[in-house]
Amino acid sequence: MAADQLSRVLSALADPTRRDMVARLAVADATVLELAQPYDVTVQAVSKHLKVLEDAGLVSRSRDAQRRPVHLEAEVFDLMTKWIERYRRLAENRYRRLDEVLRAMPDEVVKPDRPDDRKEKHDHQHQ
Amino acid sequence: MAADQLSRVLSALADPTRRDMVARLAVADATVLELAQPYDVTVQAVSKHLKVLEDAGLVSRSRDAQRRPVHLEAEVFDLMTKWIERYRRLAENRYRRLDEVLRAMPDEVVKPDRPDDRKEKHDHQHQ
DNA sequence: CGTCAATTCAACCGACTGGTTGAACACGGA
DNA sequence: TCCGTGTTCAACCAGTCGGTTGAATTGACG
Repeated sequence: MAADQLSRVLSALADPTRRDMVARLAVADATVLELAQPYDVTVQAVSKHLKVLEDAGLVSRSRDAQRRPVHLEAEVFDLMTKWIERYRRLAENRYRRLDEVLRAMPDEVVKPDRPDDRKEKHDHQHQ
Repeated sequence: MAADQLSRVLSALADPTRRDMVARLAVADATVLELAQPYDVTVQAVSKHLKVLEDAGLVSRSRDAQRRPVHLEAEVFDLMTKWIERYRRLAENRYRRLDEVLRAMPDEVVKPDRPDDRKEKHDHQHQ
């Protein structure tokens, strides 16, 4: 489940603690211990959170002796931005567009909108 | 858990099926049955998905006889966009900034970077 | 070498999730 | 009024998630 990258990114950021970590990592790299400091959970829990962020491609870890500084990867944010922008714009345009269409056409043409190409369960992965 | 709106929105969109529903709703409103058509799950499952999207404020339902047309709410997308944009920019700027700093200063000044103000567990809710 | 600090691995636990089936509810139409 | 269609409610199940504790790993340093 949640196999694709976008799903992993969104799921990773759905957790407030992880979002806060990202916020702090946007300011400066940090080690696991440093990141764990403010939270009322064990270091192991934070380590797990970091694994989730890393699997999503949101952070990377380098090696500095026994420390593993965590670094935020900004590029992945574009994945989200693209997806969001696409459908936000569509939804906003539709507002106007559909209003016009409804005014111009009889219901039968507009409403059904769901022909037989939906019958055979298609891939439905809009990218 | 995931109490706040942003968490609910991200968590809702972390599911590919729900993301696909949103994509289709960006094109046109639809009923539960219509939405369920392409997927290989029961109508009840789709109804649950819609509840998640509704709780996140991503869709709304009106009443049309026994049908409950689902409508995409575009405004909520801004919540995400704002959060993402903030930290994306920060992370990108830091790239340049830190590079300069590292070039200009000896390691000892740059590295420690984490004074005692992290000791007392602060609120850490960056908004 | 032995020790200490930072991190991760492993096993476990309770809560939530996405799915199911089956029953109930809400309306419009014959 | 009864029937059919669309939708939701309820209970259940398997798997995932965020958290724990305890042990193992890794590498610097005396």
